[in-house]
Amino acid sequence: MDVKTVCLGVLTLGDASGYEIRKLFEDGPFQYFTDAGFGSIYPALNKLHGEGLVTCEQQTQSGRPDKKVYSITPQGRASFAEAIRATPGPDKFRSDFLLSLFFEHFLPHDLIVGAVDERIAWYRAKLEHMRCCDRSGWGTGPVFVNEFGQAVYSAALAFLEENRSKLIETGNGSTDHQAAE
Amino acid sequence: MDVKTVCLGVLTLGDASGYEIRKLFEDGPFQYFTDAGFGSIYPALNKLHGEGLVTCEQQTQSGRPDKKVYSITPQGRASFAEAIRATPGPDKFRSDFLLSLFFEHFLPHDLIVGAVDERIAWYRAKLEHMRCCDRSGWGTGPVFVNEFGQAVYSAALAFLEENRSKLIETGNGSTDHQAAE
DNA sequence: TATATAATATATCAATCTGATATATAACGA
DNA sequence: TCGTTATATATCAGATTGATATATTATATA
Repeated sequence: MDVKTVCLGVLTLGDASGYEIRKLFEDGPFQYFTDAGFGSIYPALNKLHGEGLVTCEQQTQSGRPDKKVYSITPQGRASFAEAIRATPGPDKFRSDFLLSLFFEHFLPHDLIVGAVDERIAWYRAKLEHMRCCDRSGWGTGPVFVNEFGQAVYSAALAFLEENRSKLIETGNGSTDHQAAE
Repeated sequence: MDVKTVCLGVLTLGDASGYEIRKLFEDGPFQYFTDAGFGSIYPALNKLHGEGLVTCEQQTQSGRPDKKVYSITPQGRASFAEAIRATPGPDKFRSDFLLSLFFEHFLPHDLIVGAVDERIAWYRAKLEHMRCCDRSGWGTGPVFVNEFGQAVYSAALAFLEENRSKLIETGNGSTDHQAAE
């Protein structure tokens, strides 16, 4: 799903600036299954504006820099409704952490331990964030997606907690000396 | 982790052509946590060759096109060992399927049902593929990573199977008529 | 026999995206 | 006053994606 389409989706929920859209991807309910940075959001909003799928209003704020608030047009809504009907591609789990563990014999023991424990803490924090938010008033879709995310992240966390010892037993991992040669 | 580094990692396991590396990302043990296409693998191998991190030997084959077989050099091995020590970034789960379910009210009911059932079948097939391979002879890292993947994919599958009904109850999703307007 | 399809194999490229950097306003605490 | 943080937009080099082109050979189909 390209960034233009995802931005249109966010704008179906209400008007927003590029900065606000970015925050939804970073901290909000979208963070567990999609992503986009400023470098793709701002150009996407400009293109959508050029295509008449959104309108833009410059807003002066007190105590903050001005912002450009975008609103979806009826054409934008129709375009989104059509785009979202396409058969979605496969789900993807991507992890440099797992890649490095695959090559665990290249890593010094203490680095493996540190990486696993850091990742356990990271998954705990993410899960807490997913669970803490007030879901009353959420629709069927957002609740389903949030709970799907919880299920997947819980499984990852549980696996790390339960199998941590298998990876960090003495004998796994290389010493600094070996890794350097 | 950039494609150059991942290619180096694969080559630490043995010599391979670009085509073979691609197959490992598509069907092999790497498919559950990393990815790269021909469009990035071939340029990456050329750059690695230019940097002296791999050597290349053209191999004539009978019954098949010629291939370029790459081997990692000691410098390549050292470069990989160093690159893999960097603290890995966050794990990412990316899903256009979940994105479309988030906006479930834009989708006709039959399309939601079809998408969910298709995804259930897809996760079942992936899991079967992960479980069927012979893991005897695998090292600690590959086994750990494979089992992590199984845990995560199983959780996703179980969630879909258990919560399918919540999403496809009558009343969820729009009719074709509403979605088109 | 001819033809289509699929698998093997490499290469290239436009469009897109990432991640970093630049610029600016203003709040807040030290 | 100074540094840090948050808000806000913009740009861009470099990397990646996804599609397309090209070629060889095996296998199935008509």
